[in-house]
Amino acid sequence: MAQRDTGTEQLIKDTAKRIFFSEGKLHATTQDIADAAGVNRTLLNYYFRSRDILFEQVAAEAMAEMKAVMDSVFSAKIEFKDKLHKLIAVFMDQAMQFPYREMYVVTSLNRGDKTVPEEKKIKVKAFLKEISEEMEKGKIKKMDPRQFCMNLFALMAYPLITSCLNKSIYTVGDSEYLKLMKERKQLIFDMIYQ
Amino acid sequence: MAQRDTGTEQLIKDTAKRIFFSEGKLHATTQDIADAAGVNRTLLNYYFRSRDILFEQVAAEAMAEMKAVMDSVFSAKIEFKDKLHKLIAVFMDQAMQFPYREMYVVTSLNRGDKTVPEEKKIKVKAFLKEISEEMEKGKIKKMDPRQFCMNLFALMAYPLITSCLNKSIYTVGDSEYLKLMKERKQLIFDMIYQ
DNA sequence: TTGAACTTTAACAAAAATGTTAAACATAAT
DNA sequence: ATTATGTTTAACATTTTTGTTAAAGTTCAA
Repeated sequence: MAQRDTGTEQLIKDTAKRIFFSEGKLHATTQDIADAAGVNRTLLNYYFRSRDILFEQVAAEAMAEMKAVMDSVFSAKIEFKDKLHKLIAVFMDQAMQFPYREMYVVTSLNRGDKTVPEEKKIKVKAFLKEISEEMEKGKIKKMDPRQFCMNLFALMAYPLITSCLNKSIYTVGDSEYLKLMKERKQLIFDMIYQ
Repeated sequence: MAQRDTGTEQLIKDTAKRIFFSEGKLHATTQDIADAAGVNRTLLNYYFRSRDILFEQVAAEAMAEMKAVMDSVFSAKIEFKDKLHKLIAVFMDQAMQFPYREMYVVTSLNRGDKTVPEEKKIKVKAFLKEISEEMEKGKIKKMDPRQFCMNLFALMAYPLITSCLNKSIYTVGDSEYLKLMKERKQLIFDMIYQ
């Protein structure tokens, strides 16, 4: 029998995703999510049986999305410089939408109820190798490639995680902050390349 | 009447501080804290009346400590270069001990139940001015001083927040990671100065 | 050694969050 | 018009966490 699909199930997932990974409220209650989605709390149990299942489902989709996005960069057969440009553009766009998605990974690891897939470690190793080669060519200042990688991701992710704090201490509004973040893309590239 | 002070009240606070700000478990239960401290949960209520009061007390002390540490840097009458060195040394030592303390500030701001004190904003403004002057002198690559500031704190804080993730994807152990973090102090300085 | 402060245990109350069930209503497809 | 699906409401059960109380044991200082 054809299910009706009024989009409500997706609405709930999207809302949860926003609350968890855009607003950083990883401990929002089912009521919080229901309210934000404008539906009755019972519906969450109707569609997902439990909060845990909803959470896991949303998290899994978010991880899959991140993986897809990063794979599109890492597996691209383009020269390193362009790869770096693409990585910064893509990662920061993602981080602007879901700044706290990485933090979820971190807290999951901290609690010990997740591990990093081997596949990812392999891709990172390959990326580190590319970085080393670029250092040999003199395109990047020589250093431990892991340090380079940490620098890159720190520069991209941290200002977005702390946007609320930064807006306050630098007294800038939303639109100006957005402008600063867009400017950062080029700025980061210039900082770490050649 | 002379209180006996067996150090247990402090032990509870120190344990809570470790769980909250070193391990990043901001939502640890009173039972978690009591267990980690090796005392009966009732004692937490005996000393602090409620979880909230314990949390607030620990958070207030942590914030005061951070403020003291940062003030010792910002108000130092030394030339900018040395100030930067000192800032990196001091901030990173703190962040190595309590990597999630900043995250607590961020989540508090996100929930809207804290604000940044005006005093802090003033100090930041003064620091931004120092940065601008240093840029005029040609000691720092010219850019928006706020971007410089964000770069600096991102480079210091992020790898410590994500240490668990990094250890995993770069397959390094605790001691080697510690070494990497120590190396970062100089590396960060070299990256952003002159 | 007496007493006040410290600590544990146990039992319980209260609150918050989650999960379940049944009944009723709305709506679109057949 | 009927029916299956979607949705709400309400009431309730369960679980988790927090807070309270009383009693008993421990330890140190006066």
